[in-house]
Amino acid sequence: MPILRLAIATPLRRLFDYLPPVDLDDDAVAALSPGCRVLAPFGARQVCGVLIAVAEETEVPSDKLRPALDILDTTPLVSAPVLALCQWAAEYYRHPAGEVLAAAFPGGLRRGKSSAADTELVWQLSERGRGLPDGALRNAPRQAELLAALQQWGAVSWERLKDAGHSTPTRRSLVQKGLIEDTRRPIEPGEPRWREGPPLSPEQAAALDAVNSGQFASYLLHGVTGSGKTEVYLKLVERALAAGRQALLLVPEIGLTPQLAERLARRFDAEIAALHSGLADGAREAAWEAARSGRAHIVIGTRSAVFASLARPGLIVVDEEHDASFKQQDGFRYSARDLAVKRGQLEKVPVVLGSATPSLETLQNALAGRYQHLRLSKRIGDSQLPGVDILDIRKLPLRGGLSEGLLQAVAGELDAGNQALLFLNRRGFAPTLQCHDCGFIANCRHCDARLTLHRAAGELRCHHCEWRMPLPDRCPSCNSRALNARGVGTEQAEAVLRERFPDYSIHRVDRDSMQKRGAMATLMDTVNRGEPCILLGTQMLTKGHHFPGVTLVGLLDTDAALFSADFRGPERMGQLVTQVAGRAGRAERPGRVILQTHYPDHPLLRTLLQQGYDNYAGQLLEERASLKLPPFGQLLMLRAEAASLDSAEQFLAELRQAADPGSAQLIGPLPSPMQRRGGRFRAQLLGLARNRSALQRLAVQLVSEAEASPSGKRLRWSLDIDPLES
DNA sequence: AGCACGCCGACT
DNA sequence: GTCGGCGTGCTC
Repeated sequence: MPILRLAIATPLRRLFDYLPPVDLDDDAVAALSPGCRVLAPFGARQVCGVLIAVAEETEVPSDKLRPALDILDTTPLVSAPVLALCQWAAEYYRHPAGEVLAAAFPGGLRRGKSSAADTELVWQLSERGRGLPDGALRNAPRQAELLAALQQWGAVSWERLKDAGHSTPTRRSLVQKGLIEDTRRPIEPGEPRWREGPPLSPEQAAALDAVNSGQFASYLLHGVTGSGKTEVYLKLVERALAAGRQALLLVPEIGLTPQLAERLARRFDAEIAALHSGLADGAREAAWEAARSGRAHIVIGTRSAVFASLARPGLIVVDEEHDASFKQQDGFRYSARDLAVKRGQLEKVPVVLGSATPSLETLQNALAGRYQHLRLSKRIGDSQLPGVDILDIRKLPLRGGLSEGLLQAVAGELDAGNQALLFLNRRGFAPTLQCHDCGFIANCRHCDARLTLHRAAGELRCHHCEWRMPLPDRCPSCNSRALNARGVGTEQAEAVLRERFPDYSIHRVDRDSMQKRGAMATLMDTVNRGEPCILLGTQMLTKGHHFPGVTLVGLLDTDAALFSADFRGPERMGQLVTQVAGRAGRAERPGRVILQTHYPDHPLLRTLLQQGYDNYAGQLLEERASLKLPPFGQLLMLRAEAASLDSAEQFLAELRQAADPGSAQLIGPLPSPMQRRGGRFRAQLLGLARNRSALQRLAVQLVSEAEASPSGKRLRWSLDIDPLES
């Protein structure tokens, strides 16, 4: 008896076996392909699972086996390579296969909705029409013509017949005689076209030549900002399209990086499907289906798009591969960048990872020869990569986080008709509210975090949970009125800049000011008109935007990054500073970067600024190697969240006891960096292994212990393989 | 995760 | 006497 093996969206880490639906005959069962959705009874409810395999045997006792109810798809909804990718990911991340598969579908299809297949209505000869003897329609020349057209063309859309001069009454008559009929068939992809791009620089041409289409290999396209990585992507896409294939491009956040989408649209006269979280269900399904059916030539999307099936894959690009948003931080904690590489291997297509500031993982892969290292070291045109001036702000008075020296530099640029970009990675007015009389500090009720003062909203807000409260006018502890804002956020810097530069426009760019949809696009339009102005913002400003008029970049306060507790702190700092600095002097105007710091002699800062990101990253790699940290060791994190820190730690201690780490090392349980968050206490257990297989062995043990543990059922726990935060 | 079953407090 | 609280256990 054949057995249907289904992945079902449940936290249970196993597949579920079913008998075939009772009304399905053996031939139909034999013809089933993995990747089809199957409706099945599951406990007291009906669920939609994905067929993983048709097996001959099962270990499930026969009294437990139930027949499935229905097969929902005739062709697999997930392509074979994507199905293989999902299974690989379920193993690698030790995550339930059903939930992994759920990430591979848009919501509606997950719940069993019929697939919104890309079909069109076409007309063709019926059986009777095909058997009609010549000259049978002598008395109806119009009908005879239509019939002849269909004989010649096969199945065609009504559009095409209308264009050829056939009329609806003629068609109706033929339908009435049963000579023609309509049917639905998949839409044929259109023929993509593209415009000629600018000539490539020798470096760009060399990078393009190095990429072998039609076979798997990974490439690091390592190019300084402004060196023309995007143009290389476009040429690669062009090549894929010319070969009749589709291109998949992954970007960190589509809303924040519209440039790539715009440039694709301008260059290619082709179907482009965009997949990101901002889409309504319908639009998302349509884009997903366009990718799967092959109608879309180019698919651009955020991390979940790594699971979009492609009918004719030809290229995978991961832009800004170092960006942390490729790692999902909750639930199924996958790295879309790493899965993109795995997918390239399964699909047998090249994978290009692009960045000006590659992650240490990717860089090491390139240095070790696992990825081919393609460098673009020269900026296109005459633009110069700016040098960075350190501005020692020790003992200097600051207003809104700005020193007089920086303010004067801004004034100079504005007067010269240029634009300035100021970076401050802290939104709100001030990160802390403190009482000058008693020292009271406003903390969140639910987290180990200070409340941020948002003056315009008249509120204190927690940036880690939903908690907010009206701004008190007296100290809750001693009733004094001497409440002071400590520290500086973008809102405060903005106020100071407005006062100092009343004649220039000042654009604040952070999550608070860019809430409205399209706000970023409007801003970009305004700024790119080129009038002198100040852009002041958080990380949002650093993600890939081009500001050709910006000639001065100021970094107000990056000192905190120098003292991060996380071993990835220095890496992130280097990427951030380099990316922000890269916003200056993109066009013909030379740029200038000023970095304010209290630690002008900090060795990390000196290395980064004097020797550049690549050498800096090289040094960080040496450190990681000596400590056996990633990418030279493999890391996992098991986190527990409970009503008390004690129970979270006890649970983890129990797991540690039970586990036999072998050559791997277990660290903890330790309280998480922010012990209490959203009212729950968090503790973690870290595992550090020499290689992937040792890490896998450890992960398997920890998960099976956690699942078997009775305390594991009373609290929330999660496993993160290759965590970014630790 | 859902959903059912199961055993103890406030209601028509 | 029932409606319903959420503890515990199961899902092929």
